[in-house]
Amino acid sequence: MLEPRHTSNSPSSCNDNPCFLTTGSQQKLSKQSTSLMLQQGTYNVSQERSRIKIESCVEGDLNVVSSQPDTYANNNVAKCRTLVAVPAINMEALAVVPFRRKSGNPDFAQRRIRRPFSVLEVEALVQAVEKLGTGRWRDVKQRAFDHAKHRTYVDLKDKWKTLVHTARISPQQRRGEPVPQELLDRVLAAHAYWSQQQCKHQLKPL
DNA sequence: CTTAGGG
DNA sequence: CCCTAAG
Repeated sequence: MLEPRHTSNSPSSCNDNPCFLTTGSQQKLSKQSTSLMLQQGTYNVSQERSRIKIESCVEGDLNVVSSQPDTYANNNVAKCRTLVAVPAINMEALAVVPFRRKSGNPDFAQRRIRRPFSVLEVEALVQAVEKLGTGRWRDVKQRAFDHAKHRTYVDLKDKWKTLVHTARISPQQRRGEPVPQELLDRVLAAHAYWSQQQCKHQLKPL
């Protein structure tokens, strides 16, 4: 009877939510709100982190409170105080764990939104790798993605990995915007080349 | 901080 | 994308 809002495909299309642009003081809150929007609209719940994110957002923004009569609550609590298995944990072990998220942010690091590489980006990546090789992603980033704030050199390294894989599987198994076969060929070529030259002359000719 | 790989 | 041992 009821038809979901989403037409069909292309679940993600809200990279930057203009609805949540804050004055500039609470970026964190803004980002979390955006994340919540994405989750609600996309239902991209596949990783356990997604759930954690939602809970966090709900607690922080929506402030969901269960309005229960005091009488009932108290009564239940009083009656249900049976036996509770208390796990004997070592406080020492827990205290030693550093667990520092990102740059000194004790907050829950939210997973970055998906940014499928465009063909143009792939082109830039391939060209950079052809020149610099596969062992200097920091330089690759600076040369081809210096302005892309979201593409880290680790992202580029990962993308190259998937590109090599994509180039090897059959075109039917590939997903997303079809990458020109010409580029995939260059990927395999560069990969083969830099694989054997791996430990040789890694000095950039630029 | 950057590499390099598994998750 | 994330996480992180190594360098």
